[in-house]
Amino acid sequence: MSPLAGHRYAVGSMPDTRTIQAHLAGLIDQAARAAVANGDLPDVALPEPSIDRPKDAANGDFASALPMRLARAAMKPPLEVARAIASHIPADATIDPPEVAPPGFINLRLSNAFIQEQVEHVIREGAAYADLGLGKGKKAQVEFVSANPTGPLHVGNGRGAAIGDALAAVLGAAGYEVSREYYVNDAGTQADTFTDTLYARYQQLFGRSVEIPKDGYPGEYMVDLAKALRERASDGYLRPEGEAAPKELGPAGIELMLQSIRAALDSFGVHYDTWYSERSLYESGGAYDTAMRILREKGLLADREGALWFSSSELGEDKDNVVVRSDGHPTYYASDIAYHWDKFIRRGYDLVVDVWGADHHGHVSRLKTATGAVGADPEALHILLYQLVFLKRSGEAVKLSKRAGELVTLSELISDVGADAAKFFFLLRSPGAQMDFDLDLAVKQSAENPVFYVQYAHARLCSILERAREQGITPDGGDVSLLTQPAELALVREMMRLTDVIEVVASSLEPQQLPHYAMSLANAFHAFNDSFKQANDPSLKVITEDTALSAARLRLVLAARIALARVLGLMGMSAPERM
RNA sequence: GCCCCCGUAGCUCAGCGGAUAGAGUGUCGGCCUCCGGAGCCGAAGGCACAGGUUCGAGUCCUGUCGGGGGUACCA
Repeated sequence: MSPLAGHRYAVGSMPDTRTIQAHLAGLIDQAARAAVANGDLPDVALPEPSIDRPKDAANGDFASALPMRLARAAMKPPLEVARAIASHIPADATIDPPEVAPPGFINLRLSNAFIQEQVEHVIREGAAYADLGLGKGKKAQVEFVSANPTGPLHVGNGRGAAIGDALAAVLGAAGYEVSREYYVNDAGTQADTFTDTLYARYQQLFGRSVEIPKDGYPGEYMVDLAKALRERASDGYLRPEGEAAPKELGPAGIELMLQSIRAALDSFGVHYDTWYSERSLYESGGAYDTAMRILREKGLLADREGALWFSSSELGEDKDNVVVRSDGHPTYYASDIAYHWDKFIRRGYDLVVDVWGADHHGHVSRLKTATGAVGADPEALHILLYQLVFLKRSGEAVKLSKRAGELVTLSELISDVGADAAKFFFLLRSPGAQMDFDLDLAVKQSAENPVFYVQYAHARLCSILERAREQGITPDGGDVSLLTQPAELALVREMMRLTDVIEVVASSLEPQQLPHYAMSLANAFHAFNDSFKQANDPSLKVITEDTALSAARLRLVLAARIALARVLGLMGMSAPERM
């Protein structure tokens, strides 16, 4: 993000879309120094010049507010400071002559030559267009969904899936070596409760009058699961009445549940590199043993009231927390400490993103503290909380709860509104904002979801290229300097923004800019394409009798397709060639 | 009680200290004999409230009100 102050480019080697802002910041910085040296400005401390994008295109492509920040120290009106700096901006091939505007902006407009050159840049980069080097040489992991395998994924999990998958893709584009991980909670109390419920349902199938546990899972899917096990093993899991469930029942049930979770994510287009078993943390000499040993050696574990406590209050937490319950079972917290030791220390990730539902909020601070205590850098752990999804059916609130047994599954959502539309819908909202999800409305809106607007633009770009090919015209050899129409240049400008978007998303870890940008890019294309139509002039089309101009415009179409396909890909959506 | 997130257009949401606060959808009005109208252009309509910081606040700080979450030897 930091501008390369004083960065120079040799003649003939223009900066590309990745570095134009740094280049412009360098020009401003250089000009400000020259103004000081020349006596046009008093010798004041110069902050790093920031480069903004004006909201209104009339104010140029980029602007600097530096004069307003210098005005007080320089004891001059901001507009005068702006003029002083602007007059020292050197002639540069990337920009037209700068302008100053009240109350004290320096406005910069990109030259047509520079903009045209970006079309070649995009085509050259191809599928890697807008890749950044931010995370070069660094390993990142995004862990998301990680829902307990005690029930099917619900709509809320879908939000986590869409967010996590898009973040992983963007981090990859930003240069990180990225791994997607699902943490399988196959140990602990909820797994036990799951087993107890499953065994009760299983016994019921054989005519025994057994109740499911009071804190068990009442959902109908548990009956289906029991039936599946009966089909597979007949009465093989049955034990004499009154006895506990056989050891193999739990894992068998969890495996079945995981299969359905995997299938749902698969149909959502989300694929993982690693499915990490919580139980594996407890192998002898494994992550759990190691992490607890580290805490013990640091004197951070204390036996009290029959349980083992992590002395987190010594590290600034509100209170101590139990890591091993008085019944001898480790808590979820203990698992997570071991798991994060494993992520950072054993596997060596430089950046870890945990995508959690906001109901885990209370766990954030103490996990960061514990992560530091086992020897990792808590700053490298980013916990992204997404607010819960409030389900509605025709205005009526539906609470998401596996335990209540009432839920709307991700699979149902996918078959009702489609994976691409659902993802787009989830990604549009910032993770921190609660969202209402009216299922009836979603089904109705799926046909007019903005995702189709974006995909439609891609399909049209493809069909223009196809139509040209049929007429024997290709983008090859097109001269981009022929692209001078406002709508053409506007489309390139929009394509150039993708690098900004990736940088912002990768550093903020909030993906909502992706769908907004995608709509904006699609709109720039539609406006470009329609401008020819509205003009009702046959020379104003992509494919015209002027083959040189046609080839140039086809290069633009090709580049636009590349950019649009890229952003669709980052969101985990398909880029259809026809619809 | 204490802690955290969120209150922006009729509805669903962007906006991350800069110029006249944007988009989708909905409403109203225009535009194509078109390389795909699942399109383009325009209009109406809004920062919960009260202070503060700043040259500049939807954005940062404090408080009030409203919605949600957390505050377990559940996860």
